[in-house]
Amino acid sequence: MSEGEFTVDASGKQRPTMADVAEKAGVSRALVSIVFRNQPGASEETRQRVLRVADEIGYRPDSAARLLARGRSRTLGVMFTVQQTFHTNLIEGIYPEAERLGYEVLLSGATSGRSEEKAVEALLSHRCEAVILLGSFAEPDFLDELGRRTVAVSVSRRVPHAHVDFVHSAEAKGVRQAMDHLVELGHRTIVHIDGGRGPGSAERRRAYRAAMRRHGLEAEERVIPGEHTEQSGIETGRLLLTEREEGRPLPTAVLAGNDRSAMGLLMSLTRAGVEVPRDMSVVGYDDSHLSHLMPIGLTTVRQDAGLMAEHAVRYAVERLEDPQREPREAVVEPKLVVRGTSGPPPKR
Amino acid sequence: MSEGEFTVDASGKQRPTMADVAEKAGVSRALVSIVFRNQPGASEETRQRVLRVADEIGYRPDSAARLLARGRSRTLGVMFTVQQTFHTNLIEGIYPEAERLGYEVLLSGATSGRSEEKAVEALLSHRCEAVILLGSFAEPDFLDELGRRTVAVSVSRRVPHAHVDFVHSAEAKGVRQAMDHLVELGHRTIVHIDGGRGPGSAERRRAYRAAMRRHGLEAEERVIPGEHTEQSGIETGRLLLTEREEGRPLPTAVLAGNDRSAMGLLMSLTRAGVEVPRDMSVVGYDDSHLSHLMPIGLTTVRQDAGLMAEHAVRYAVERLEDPQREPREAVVEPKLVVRGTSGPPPKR
DNA sequence: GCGCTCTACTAGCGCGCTCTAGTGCGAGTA
DNA sequence: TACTCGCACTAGAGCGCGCTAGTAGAGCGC
Repeated sequence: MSEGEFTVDASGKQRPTMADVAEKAGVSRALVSIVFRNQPGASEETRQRVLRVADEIGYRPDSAARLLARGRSRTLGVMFTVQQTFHTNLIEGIYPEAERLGYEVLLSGATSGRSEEKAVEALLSHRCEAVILLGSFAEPDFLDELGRRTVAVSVSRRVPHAHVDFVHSAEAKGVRQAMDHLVELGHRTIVHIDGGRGPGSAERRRAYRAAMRRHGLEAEERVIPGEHTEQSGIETGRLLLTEREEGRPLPTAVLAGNDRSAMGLLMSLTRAGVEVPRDMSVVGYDDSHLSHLMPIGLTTVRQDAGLMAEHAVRYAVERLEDPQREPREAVVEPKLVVRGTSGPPPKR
Repeated sequence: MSEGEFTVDASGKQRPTMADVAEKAGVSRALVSIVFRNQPGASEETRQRVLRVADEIGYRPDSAARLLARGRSRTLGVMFTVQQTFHTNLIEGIYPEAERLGYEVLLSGATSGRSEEKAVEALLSHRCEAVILLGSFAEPDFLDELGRRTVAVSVSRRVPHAHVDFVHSAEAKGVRQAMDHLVELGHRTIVHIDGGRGPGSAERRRAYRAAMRRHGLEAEERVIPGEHTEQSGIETGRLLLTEREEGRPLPTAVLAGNDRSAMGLLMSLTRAGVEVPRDMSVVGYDDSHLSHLMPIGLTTVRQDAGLMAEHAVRYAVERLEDPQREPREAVVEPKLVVRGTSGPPPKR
């Protein structure tokens, strides 16, 4: 490859174009285009030759030019929060489903210094046809406006009346399963650490209260305010231990707002000599990779990230391909995963 | 906004173009372009009017068309492994630095079903001018070829002789600090759980051996093969406990391959009644958010993700802007963070 | 009056691709 | 022979923008 044979880009590297391939293969530019779009209209022989030549000179279709010409980008934008492990599970599911439906995926991360709005802006200027928001914290108005401007799907966060598809898991069912499990084991004093204004935590809190009442345990109902962080679990642990010293017995079971909170709780209890599940049962929520951190495994409620991702992509694509369609809501069934941190309550 | 006023995209939504703005503002398309590129050549009055009109009709520059016309995309591609918490720390640092230098960032994740090669391919076809690979596992040949085709920076993974910039932390120094800390506390039987073929683990292993020898402890040298996962730490814990039952005393300190491994170890030890740091000290590596999971905090070696990200972006940009420039290597100083899991060895 | 410069703006080509509307040609049919 | 038909292929417009080369007009000195 001699200097100047192909277009030279900013870095001084060569970037061959379709015209280069066409010339070298002795065909027209249009034919190369046909081959690369896998469309009928080229003989098998020519097809092979074009592909071979393209590979030789390192040709790679330019998606910017492609989408400009095509009018459609066939690209889904995904806004996620860097740091959230559950989002990465979702992303893992989004890629294959998008590919299956013939769409590309563009990721844009929100960080402490880069707001959700900015991340979404970047996606839109890259001509994403639809935007998938993972666990958005944005204002309802922002979501609604975005949803009217383009096709948008919100995962985990539900905002009534916003013109957006929703995909979330049936928080209430997950909590109910966990609570039934604990009650069946014989627990009565079951405490809930909630998740503040985190996605889904209001629903979980409500479901906890409902379950306690359904089992006739309204007298034992207790919600400890928290967050979806390890720190929150640690603090709750300290609180419960302090109370024990003051004479109030430990609850026999705790339903944490999520796995991170459960892990924090476990750490502080274990260190104080409280053995789980002998002295106390702990149930998490999410089935994140933290669940495997305990040698005995964390009993938790699994949200099927793969399925949620699939729904999100499908909803986006279906709305793109039928603009008349109204936004929908998908509720994915969560599933209790019983591992080692739950067992019968201690005998008194 | 009546139907058909602007171009209509696949979803049936309107997508105004520069021409729409120009017409409505009563100026030429070129002038709108000038305004949006923030270039001299427009009066303040016109500038304001153009911006107002653009905002009104919801105009948003199309980055595909822009980069096609500009010839340069001013975009950095970042390949990362979904699930790796350290990568998300790096991404947080990449965004602001890229913005400061006037570059956009495109993320592409490698997952179990989406290889690094595929992720990089996607970046290149989006015309990224440079590619930043976070903790790549790719073959040296792949890296080298990529580096010759475009500007590439490898973070955390060092491949000698590949035509690529490297940014990594001084593993040896980090390990040495941790080892000196332990030896100063009085430890002699210090075991290392290594990280298999994970990024940096070969260097850490070597540095551990060197430190043991430097302190005259070659007789106590012991490397337990592992991985950079919680599971690996848990298994090591089991191994050590089994050995204790067989009469071999526990080592007084363990240097884990990374934080995840350290956390797994801590969990299995704590559950078996081994108190940290009274009975054994544990030191991690990375200072990931896991370090806060222990109520007492994990003693660990911090890799400065922000600084590493900054270097990676700067190297990429500087090579883009001066193609003559040869790839460089940045070594970032790690720093021991002493928290609660390290202390003097038990008295015998 | 002339040429000159400076500011504010415009005309129009081209980036690399897709896609519609063709052309040329050999085989099949009347 | 004249015609259609289908296949393999091509010409060329246009996607939304950036950018170079240009123009028109105001202001200035001489």
